[in-house]
Amino acid sequence: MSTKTETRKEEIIRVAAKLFKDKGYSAVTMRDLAAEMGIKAASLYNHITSKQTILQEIIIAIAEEFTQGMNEIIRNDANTIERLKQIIGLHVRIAIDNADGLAALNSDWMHLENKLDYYLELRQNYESNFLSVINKGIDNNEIKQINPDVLMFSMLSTLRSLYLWIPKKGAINQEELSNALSLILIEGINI
Amino acid sequence: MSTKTETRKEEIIRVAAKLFKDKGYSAVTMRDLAAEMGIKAASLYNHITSKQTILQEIIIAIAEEFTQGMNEIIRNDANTIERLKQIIGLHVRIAIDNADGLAALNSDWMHLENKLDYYLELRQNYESNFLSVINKGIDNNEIKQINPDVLMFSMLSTLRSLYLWIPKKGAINQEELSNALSLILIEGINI
DNA sequence: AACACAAACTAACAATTGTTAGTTTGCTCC
DNA sequence: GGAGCAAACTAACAATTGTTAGTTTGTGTT
Repeated sequence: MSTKTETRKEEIIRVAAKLFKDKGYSAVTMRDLAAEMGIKAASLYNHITSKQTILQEIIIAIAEEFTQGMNEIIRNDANTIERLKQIIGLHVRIAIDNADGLAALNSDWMHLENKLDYYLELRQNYESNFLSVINKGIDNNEIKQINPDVLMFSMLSTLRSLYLWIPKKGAINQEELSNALSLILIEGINI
Repeated sequence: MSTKTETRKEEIIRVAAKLFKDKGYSAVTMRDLAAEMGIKAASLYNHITSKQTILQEIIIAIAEEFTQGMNEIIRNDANTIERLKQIIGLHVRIAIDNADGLAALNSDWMHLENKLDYYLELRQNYESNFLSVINKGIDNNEIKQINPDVLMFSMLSTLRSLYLWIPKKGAINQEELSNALSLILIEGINI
């Protein structure tokens, strides 16, 4: 690890993400979170400012990670199949090192309040880039002529569900999972 | 329609499903639900017995619909590709005629309390049948040699997300969507 | 020994939660 | 016009919610 040791605040956020994953943001109380940390609810507020900002910090960090990853993929000059594989790799990587956070992003983004518009903007941008990769691939005859919306929906559905699946498998090989998914998601559309 | 006109209880459950879809079970209050119905919260209890049973009725009905549909597919003697298409059709059909309920099933099943074990049993059964269809297809050389778990996960992820996608499209042709999905989900694994 | 400071604590708050009890309203049928 | 009944209402409850204020504890530094 290159990061220094976890601060108390980071620890709270990490534990919160785990609880959010199991019961959802709304069903987790500050007393639940405190109990899991082994302290009283009021003590949490020495480190964080509100329940709401915990959710924001979890989700926005991941959303920006996706945005940055997609930007790098768009910026490079790989072909379509290669880019689709990079997108799969991006999702697998993030899902493996922050499955709990991803759960919150997928299930509780609608409770973001302040940061909701910003989140939706990032997501819209991400999907728009994804779609342009697919469209370019179709135009260039690199992939089959398939309804681009349905294709993106199908791929994204699988990739967004990764967090549900990864914890079930023991030590997963990131490379291996990436390849297995590429096979299933891409082989069928490859020309 | 073959069913008689909706009872007040059914109307409450339908409206509840819509609210659950938007905010999640825990975030919807009985006062929210009452307001949407144009009445006071206490009045709801003339028709339903608790918030919890509303959730149960929504989810269990759908889960049993899936169970029954899968049983019919298992019982018939179609080949593997045909059966996979039938499974896709089953999901599309249910998603189209009860998108809101499906949202609750997918997002709020963990709040089922009493009925949680029963739900998990139905789901386990469903997935076990799904997997056996895939495994038989591999054994008989009807589909490619792919990791069966990854394949089922990928297909189920897409099918389970249908409810998110269907409302966006205007009047969707059930047949059409079924076929487009079959193309994407099956063409790649067909031999 | 005194200080500084992070991090825990106790006590309390105002608001919101699901739900119950008992009452009123309005329609239908004799 | 009165009986029956579904479906709304008002009022209230005990519990739980996120959060604040002020205080204590413990550890390391001067």
